[in-house]
Amino acid sequence: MAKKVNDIDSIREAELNGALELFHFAYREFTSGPDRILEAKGLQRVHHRILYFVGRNPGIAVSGLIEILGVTKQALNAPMRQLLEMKLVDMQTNGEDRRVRELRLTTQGASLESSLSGLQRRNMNALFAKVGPQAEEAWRAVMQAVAGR
Amino acid sequence: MAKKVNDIDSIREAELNGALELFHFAYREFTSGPDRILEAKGLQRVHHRILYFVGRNPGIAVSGLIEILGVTKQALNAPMRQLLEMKLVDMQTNGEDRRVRELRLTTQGASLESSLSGLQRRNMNALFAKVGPQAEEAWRAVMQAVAGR
DNA sequence: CTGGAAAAGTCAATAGTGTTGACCTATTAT
DNA sequence: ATAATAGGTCAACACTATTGACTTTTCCAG
Repeated sequence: MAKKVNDIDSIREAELNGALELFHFAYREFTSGPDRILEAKGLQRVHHRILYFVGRNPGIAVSGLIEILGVTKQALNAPMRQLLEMKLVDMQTNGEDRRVRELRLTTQGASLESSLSGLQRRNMNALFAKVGPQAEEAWRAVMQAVAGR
Repeated sequence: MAKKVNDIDSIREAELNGALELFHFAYREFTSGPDRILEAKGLQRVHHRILYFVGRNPGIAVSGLIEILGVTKQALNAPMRQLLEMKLVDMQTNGEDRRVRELRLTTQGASLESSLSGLQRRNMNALFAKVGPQAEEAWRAVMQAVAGR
């Protein structure tokens, strides 16, 4: 029998299993740093995600944030209330359409966000420096392909 | 002021933010395929992780599995019971030390595992083929560095 | 042979994250 | 006026995981 082009032999299968495991363990490690900082503040990973996307998209509407996060408004409700109460996120009524609420990080919120994501950025920056710019570019290409956007 | 070697300017910061988002969205996409298959069988992501690691480590003890998964035995208990009841995993007392239970996939379990991880392997194999072997190697190097093992 | 440690199993309480469904107000657009 | 949109909230439920407490079985060292 001729070997098919898309055939995955047992050697290749083992290599691919290695890739699956890398995804699993790398992601776990990637999120562990911020998790520890958050814990000390009585916050969780959701809060980091909210802070991150509000920080990158100042003035974003609640509905926009829900879309990016891929969750329901009910799931966003509780953690968002905490962030508002802790004055880490600011909510203001939009001038043009008073139904819409614009979200922004407060100075404190930006500071916390920076300490959370900054840790991840420094980690990634350091290891990108080790592997070199070509490897960084290749990594991005693969991740982009996986994310499929 | 001279620019520090490890200084992250705003351009670099934006690039690194892109990397953080790639991690987030790629991981989400990566897990979504198996999640859909599992849902149809009334199983969840935990079950996939168990099936995967038992499949890669036939004869592994319960304590070994707990260690790899990084969870407590209580967290493992319920999903494992389901898998045993559904005859997807087989549990046998070790001959040398009768305290230890050895875990193995049944034929059915191996088949389900293969349809779950197989989907991920085929996806990864296809996109590795697109980006080429050098990019694949670079991706592995970065993920290895992130996982830090 | 006895007592401690190891492997496994189970129950209960709690927490975090998320869902669907149902309802509500305020505001905008037709 | 009415329907649609944006947002908020409550309740019920599900999944994943934790800590703590306790049990059984088995092994090993003194």
